[in-house]
Amino acid sequence: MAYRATAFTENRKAQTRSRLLKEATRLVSRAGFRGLSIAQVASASGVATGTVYRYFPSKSELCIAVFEQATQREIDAVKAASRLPRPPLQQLEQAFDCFIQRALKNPHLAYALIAEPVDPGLEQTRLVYRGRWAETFAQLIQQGIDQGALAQQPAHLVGTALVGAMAETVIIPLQQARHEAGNHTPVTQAHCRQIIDFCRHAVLQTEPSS
Amino acid sequence: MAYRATAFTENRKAQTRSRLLKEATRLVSRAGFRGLSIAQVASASGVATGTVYRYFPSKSELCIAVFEQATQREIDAVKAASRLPRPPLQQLEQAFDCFIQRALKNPHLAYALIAEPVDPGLEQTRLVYRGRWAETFAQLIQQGIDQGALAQQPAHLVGTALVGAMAETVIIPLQQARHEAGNHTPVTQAHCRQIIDFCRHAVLQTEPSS
DNA sequence: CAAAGAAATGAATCATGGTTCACATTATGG
DNA sequence: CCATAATGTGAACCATGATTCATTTCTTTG
Repeated sequence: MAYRATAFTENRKAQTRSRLLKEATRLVSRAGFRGLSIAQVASASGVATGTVYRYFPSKSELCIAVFEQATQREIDAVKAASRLPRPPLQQLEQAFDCFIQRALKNPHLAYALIAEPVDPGLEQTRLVYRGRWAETFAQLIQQGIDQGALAQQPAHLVGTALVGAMAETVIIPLQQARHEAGNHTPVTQAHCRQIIDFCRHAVLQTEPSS
Repeated sequence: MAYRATAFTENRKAQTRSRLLKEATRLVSRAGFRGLSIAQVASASGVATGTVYRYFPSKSELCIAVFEQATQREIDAVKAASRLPRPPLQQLEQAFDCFIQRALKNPHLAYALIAEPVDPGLEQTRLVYRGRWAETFAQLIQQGIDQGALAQQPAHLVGTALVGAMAETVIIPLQQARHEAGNHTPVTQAHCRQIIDFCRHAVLQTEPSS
């Protein structure tokens, strides 16, 4: 018996892996998945290109890892923001607001996670997480229904629709801004207010669905 | 003066161009923009690859032309469907329904036009047309407001949100189905009904926005 | 320290598919 | 029919960037 990875080595490997992931995420936040090259990740992390392949079997897998980590972080943040002890409708608004505000904080990452064209492997993963986003909002809606604060409605579908609505109204304008001059945010707080109003009205449907 | 294009030649050129466009659109309807190669377009149209470049300066431009033609066709159809002399709310519902039904008829094309990852040049064009989609619905909403059938609301933003909501609830499930077994449509008419209900409720907001 | 197993290296390789271009073919007008 | 100009051809070219792998360096243990 001449070699067996020791705790120190295992730890170092874990550190390298998370450094790769962190630098890759940083690159994606700057230039999207499109701007992610193995060579860049390697040099930003202080390793050789070949080394990246010791930790991720392919670029696609690396992208997926970046995506999953970053998206899960967003979902967790939104869930945490809506967990405060409030009436269901206010919890929902907290969730909308958190989603939007975080997207504004890191618009490039938001675009990359939700809308940027990506390779098919990642697109499939994104599909899974779109479902999780919808489910996140659907749970809050369902609670509202159960507690009588919201009218009966198909919670999952409405959650899905709201995710789409927020993506379209928040992410797209941010993306447009990137192509135009200046770095000003075209999504003002007033705009955010309107988006949240839209979402509130959408779940506050009063008329029965005939 | 030894040569000047005659009407006959001009006509033949126009025919070739539209054949290229048509075959390219057919390929996109089958396999998305990802499945569009110059070589395939050429052979499907009965010309050599180089010939394609006599009509379109690059693949990107060809994709853009396909996209613009197909999307404009969709927008025109939705506008036509909503032009019937009806109360504003019913006109809107006609528009929603037309959008959804046409997407179901040609799910691959719908996905390609609205959600498929595409190259940056096309993505930019898509951004422009997303605005046109939003504007299409916004006009109907504004009419409803002007006629007192709908509450005061930011028509353009609501139009944008509805486009996002429909895209997310219709296109995404269709796309998921592609990855799974079977070719059955996971979007039933009942599902469509719910989507339209959601959209109606969203514009029928009764509560003033505080 | 020596042996042996892991891990790191990074230049060379490879795959893909858009794009070019020298040449062939066809259309026009005298 | 000839000269001229435009269009068609498709095999060769090229750019990009992921991936590989022979070699080197580092870790572990006896």
